[in-house]
Amino acid sequence: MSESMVGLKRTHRCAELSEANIGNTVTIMGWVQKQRNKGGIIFVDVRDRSGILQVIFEESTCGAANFGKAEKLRSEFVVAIVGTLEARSGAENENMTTGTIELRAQELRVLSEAETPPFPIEADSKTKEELRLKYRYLDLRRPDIQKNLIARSNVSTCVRSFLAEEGFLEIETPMLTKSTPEGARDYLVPSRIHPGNFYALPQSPQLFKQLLMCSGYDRYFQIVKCFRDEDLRADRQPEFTQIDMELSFVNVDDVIEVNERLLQRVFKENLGMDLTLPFTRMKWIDAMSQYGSDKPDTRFEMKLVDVSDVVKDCEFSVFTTPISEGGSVQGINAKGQAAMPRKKIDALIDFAKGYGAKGLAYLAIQEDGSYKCSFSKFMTEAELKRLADAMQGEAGDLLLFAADKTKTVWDVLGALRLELAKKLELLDDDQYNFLWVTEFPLLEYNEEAERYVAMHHPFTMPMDEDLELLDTDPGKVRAKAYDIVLNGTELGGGSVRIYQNNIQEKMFETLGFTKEEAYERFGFLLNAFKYGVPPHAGLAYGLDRLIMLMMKQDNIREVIAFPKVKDASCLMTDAPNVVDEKQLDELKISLVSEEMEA
RNA sequence: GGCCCAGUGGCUCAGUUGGUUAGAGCGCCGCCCUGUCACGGCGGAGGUCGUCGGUUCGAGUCCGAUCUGGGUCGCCA
Repeated sequence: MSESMVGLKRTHRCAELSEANIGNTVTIMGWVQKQRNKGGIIFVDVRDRSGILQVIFEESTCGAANFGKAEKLRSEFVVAIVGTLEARSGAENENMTTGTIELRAQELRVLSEAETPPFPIEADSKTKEELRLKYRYLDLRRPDIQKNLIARSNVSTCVRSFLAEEGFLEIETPMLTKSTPEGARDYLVPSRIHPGNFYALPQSPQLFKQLLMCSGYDRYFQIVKCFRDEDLRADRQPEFTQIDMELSFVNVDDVIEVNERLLQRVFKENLGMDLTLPFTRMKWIDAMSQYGSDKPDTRFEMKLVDVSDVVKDCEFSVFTTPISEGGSVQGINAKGQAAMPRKKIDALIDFAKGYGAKGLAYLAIQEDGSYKCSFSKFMTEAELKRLADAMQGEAGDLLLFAADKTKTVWDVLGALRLELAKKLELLDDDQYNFLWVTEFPLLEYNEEAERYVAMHHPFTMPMDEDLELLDTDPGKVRAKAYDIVLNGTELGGGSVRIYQNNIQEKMFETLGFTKEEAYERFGFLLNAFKYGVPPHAGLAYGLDRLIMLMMKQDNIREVIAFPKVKDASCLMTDAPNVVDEKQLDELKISLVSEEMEA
């Protein structure tokens, strides 16, 4: 049965009512959370996005017909209720915000009935995610998801108003654009009018925002969907949202300054938190050598220590061989973990192998000061002591070492450090450690392509003092690039862009592009630069990640209304899916059967 | 593509070294109840143990494959 709402108008959301409204006649509309029938009196909890309000039905005040309808209410029925707001005459419920009031119903309309949902609609759901995502429209009714999406909306509004105050213009850029094979894999969209040709969905509005700078819109921003056809992770979806910005006539410090104030405003208005400015800045090389990561979690120490010098003359070839080949031996000190059982250490070694380590060496300093050590037969007691001292090892500490190419050592110990912090519960959930990582390498040698590739993108400005290294030692050139890191997560990144043609050409040359290839791909940008281009720089945040961290979630699906699962499909809509033969014909696309492929 | 974890009524889980008719809580259905809010009382329905194959007298349990979901490495300028 489905009744009309004609003649009724909602006056309040459920939890917007308070003791101030006592005595008012109000109309609420929402979902039945729970019906408790005591016989002559029926309590109904009604839920909407604001929260829950208890409604009370007694035949003497609502009449026999309404009482009869109330008896038949089940969870998730949609109802409209007119009644008088009262102070509770029975027990109050201190666990709910509306626990001191209740609505005495006079009229009830059942706007729609509901089947029993496949899982309970309640906070702190323990339901498997697979089921939640299949019935996402039900999952989204749950208060904790609603809280996340409401926070997301509030943060977006806050960002918009801050940036507007700072003179930024919100300008939209195309979703159907041109594929740029550098970088992530593009999602392609076939063109009907140009058979055989494809648009690409943007990985980011990078080139368009630079063009907007050329066009004089000297401060731009956009909260914008971006697309990357790569494998998913807890913090990676194929479509995600960026807070994207670009500024003209600025340097690194200008970008950082306005963004620190943006984050300060967002955290103050949405979490009531005061962030202290300025944030710490750390050079890339320091982040890597101290934390083994370009996005260090600075909520705990356990820094990497390079002990190559200490062990280079010992008899342990596991240590000395990598050193002689240009690598290093480094360690971390797990304070107070000397008693860690062998089984757990072995698990750590397996973990390290997953990051490319051949193994891990360990040295436990027992409470009596003696050593339990995986390589003690290769070293003298004095050498071990020197090593322990270099690690600032004290009785009770567990020292873990990796020896390899320095890049591998960083990867292994950087990951191990985080793993230990999780296992040892060193991470404070309430602490928000912002960090700028600066002076990234401009280029990275790609073994597969046998050439240098841009670490950020090909329009990133080299640091002035490193410019001449572009010819002699490209791997050493540092970029005017910066990442904003929060608790070990890369929240965003950006750079000062190249605006001089000669540097841009040099950059393409270093990347192995001919001039023709460069123009083929990015000609519209290079041409635009011929007509007067301002120095400019920008930054983009992952909005999903920002909200995830603010709401203390451990994956971004919890802050996205309709996310995709690990294989990039949608469990609710079943996308992607096959299309009609007719649609393919129009696009002049034919599919290769698997037999033909083989 | 690799590695790891999970899959048992609608939901969340238990299920011993392989051994009778696979259990619990919640939910659901029926009846009762005028102050409940994790409402309560009485009664009831509901499961080919993800799927396929194998070992065995006998498989939820052991083995192999596979599917689904999650985490991660590669990948993500």
